[in-house]
Amino acid sequence: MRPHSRRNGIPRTTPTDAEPPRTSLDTKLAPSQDRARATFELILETTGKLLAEVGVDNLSTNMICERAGLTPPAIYRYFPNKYAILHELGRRLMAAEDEVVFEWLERDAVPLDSDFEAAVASRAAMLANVRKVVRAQPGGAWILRALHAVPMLHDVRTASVTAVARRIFKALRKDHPDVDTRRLKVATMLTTWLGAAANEIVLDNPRLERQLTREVARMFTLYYRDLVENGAERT
Amino acid sequence: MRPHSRRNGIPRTTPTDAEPPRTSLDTKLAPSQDRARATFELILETTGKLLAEVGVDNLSTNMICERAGLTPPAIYRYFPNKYAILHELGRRLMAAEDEVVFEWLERDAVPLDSDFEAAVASRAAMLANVRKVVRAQPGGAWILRALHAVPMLHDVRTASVTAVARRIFKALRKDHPDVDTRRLKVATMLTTWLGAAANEIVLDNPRLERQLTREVARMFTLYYRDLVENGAERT
DNA sequence: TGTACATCAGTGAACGCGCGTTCACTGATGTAC
DNA sequence: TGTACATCAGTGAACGCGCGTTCACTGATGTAC
Repeated sequence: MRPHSRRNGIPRTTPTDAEPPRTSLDTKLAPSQDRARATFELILETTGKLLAEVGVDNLSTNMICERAGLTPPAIYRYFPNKYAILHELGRRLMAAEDEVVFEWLERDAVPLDSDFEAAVASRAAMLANVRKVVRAQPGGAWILRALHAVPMLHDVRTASVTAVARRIFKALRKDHPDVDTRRLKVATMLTTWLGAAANEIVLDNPRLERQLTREVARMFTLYYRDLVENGAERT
Repeated sequence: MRPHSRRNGIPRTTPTDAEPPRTSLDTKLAPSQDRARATFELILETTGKLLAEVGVDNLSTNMICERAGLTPPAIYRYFPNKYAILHELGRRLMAAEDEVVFEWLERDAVPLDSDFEAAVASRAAMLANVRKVVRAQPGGAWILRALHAVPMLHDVRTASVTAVARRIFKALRKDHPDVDTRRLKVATMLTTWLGAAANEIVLDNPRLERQLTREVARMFTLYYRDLVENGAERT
């Protein structure tokens, strides 16, 4: 079943038709009236809540409609299929997470060669802020899990990690120009990925939240400090 | 639909009936004849392969049967439902992973206060061996993803991580008796969890396999070295 | 070594259900004059 | 400021399909004497 851009649907992809019959994940219509925008948001919000209640496996379009007080065609007006809803939810959550890191980089990040404990604390606070964003979104943690679960949505996560890692790379490169480029790139990718993983672990284990966050921040800071101090020599 | 231990099925849980109507994840009959054992294994192997081909969402019992050359009731003779198959696959994979770490602890782990680079290399080799086990299992990486995806299977992963972390804790405690107990426990949990996450990341990005593995091993080793050197002072 | 019988292993065919999705339509909103 | 009309937004009802699961059964294997 390929996406049909019949009627006045905006065709988002050039119709090469050489591609495999992938189900599109893009939204269909941009709602133009206020009522429609409210419906669009209602669908997303309801999906987030239901995700937390029943999990991604048992989530169905019919269920979303019933809960939102809509009928099925209302969903299909804006989303080509149920994965597109998850895609939009994931995209927004990732964007919000990324924004936290970007702000941290610009404002609060403590240089690695200054006070060690201050650098750890700053990083820990940033990680906590990322979690705050996830928790603010209804069903936030379950959206993250859905991104793991659905292969079609892997790219959303990857794109986010790549974008964040690149920004961190640029920031560190500026302060430490003689660190081996390859290693610095790998290092920023690694900590970004593991930072995301760590946050999911913490969300699953809120009892250890403080200690885990502190230790993760310490681990990453130790690692980066070693890299910028000794990373120039190695190839 | 609650599990029915009718006929000669072995009742695995005491029938308190006060519990919520959870679908059981245990296997039903232990196959007693060779033919049956072969069928049991065939179901698991086929499921693993299909997992890699279609993903956990699109996996169905009917599909498994068709691919295995069986009929549906053959599956239901051994597994109460489709999640039980995934549970068994996950259990086995986790056990195999754990075994690699246990062997490493007993044989190859390099003490943290000896040569740093040797300790890093030893840890990197262990991480690579864990991945080897995953890759040896048909659909191995997809089994790991399924453990993320299906909430019912979360415990499988958690149990594995906890068991491994405890063993690492014991080993480190013996060599470094004055490190703060609480911190050491959190640290072992953290690295075990993040180690698992790192391996999944690497499985998703085989091009960076060597560099990522080396950097992860370095990060963990730096972290542990710092902990055993300075961890006694802090509370 | 053969036979009778109990148990184990798997088949053939179907079930009810809820899923994702669509059709033809009505009501709501915005716009031109 | 009112009306006619075009477009936007959402409804009511249903569709075919494949899912997980089960029933009553046949064939295969093991065991006792």
